[in-house]
Amino acid sequence: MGRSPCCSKEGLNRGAWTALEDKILTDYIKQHGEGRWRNLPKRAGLKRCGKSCRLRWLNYLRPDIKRGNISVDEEELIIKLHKLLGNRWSLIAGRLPGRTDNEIKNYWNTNLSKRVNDHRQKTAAGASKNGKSKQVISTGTNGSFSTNVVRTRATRCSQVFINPDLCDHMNREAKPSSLSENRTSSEPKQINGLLLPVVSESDNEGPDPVSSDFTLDFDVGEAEFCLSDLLNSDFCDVGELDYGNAFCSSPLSDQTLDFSDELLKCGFESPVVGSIIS
DNA sequence: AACCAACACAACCGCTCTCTC
DNA sequence: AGAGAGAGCGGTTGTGTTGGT
Repeated sequence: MGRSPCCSKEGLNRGAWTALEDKILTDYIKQHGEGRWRNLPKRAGLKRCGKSCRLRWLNYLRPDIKRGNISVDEEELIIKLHKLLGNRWSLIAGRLPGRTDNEIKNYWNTNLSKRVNDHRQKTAAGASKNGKSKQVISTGTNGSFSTNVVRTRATRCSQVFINPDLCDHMNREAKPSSLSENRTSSEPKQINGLLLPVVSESDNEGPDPVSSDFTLDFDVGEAEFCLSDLLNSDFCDVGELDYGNAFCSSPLSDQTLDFSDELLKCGFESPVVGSIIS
């Protein structure tokens, strides 16, 4: 698949956006909606690359952008999510309403990575003092370190395939209600604090005759679960922020990785993982 | 007041993936 | 099936601001 430049860069403005450009872009998008970024500059009369327009809109001009300092709660959530997801900024941003991936990435790089690293070093020093075995932690660029995180491509997820065996397993895990008992209910099912997508009757009626798998519609909006529930759930206990032991202390790290790998292998995409991915 | 380093954040770049034809 | 367009993502860079000397 060949890669073509997103646009001819000749004669285009670069660098900081002017108020006028912002206004033109905002007005155009209000009138015509988002999308078709490549053609947008020409149609709107902007001397900008379509990519640049998209970025400007998404990171700065969107009306739902929350500006201002990142709160302590948000910061805590970012740390937890980073521990869970790694540098999946868009996924992290998706759980922080009004925040953009760029903003979170910048905030992490300038504030949190340093703080977390300091904390990690302190903890590591303490651990070695106590004669604990050392964990080898790979260090990435800008001093960040890698953890066992869910490495998935962030893609739109409108459907999930669920292996009935796995589903049954999850049902058994669910207490006190189970999915199978309430398939026709319109209420999302909660397992360990996670909201699972609703399975409609039509879904039950028409499983693929060839495959034993079935598909259920998975509307991210409807199946939205509260991340703090996820983070505080037994399923993935990443409540503690001890990055010093991030490699081994969190049950989530290993479990999630194994879980997701397993799921990918058998064609299952977890509602949990799926909704994070989306 | 001038200089410089560190910081913060907007913007850019290259790559990958999905969708459509 | 394959190619190209469109879009999204994460890493990096550029630049304005702030604080220290």
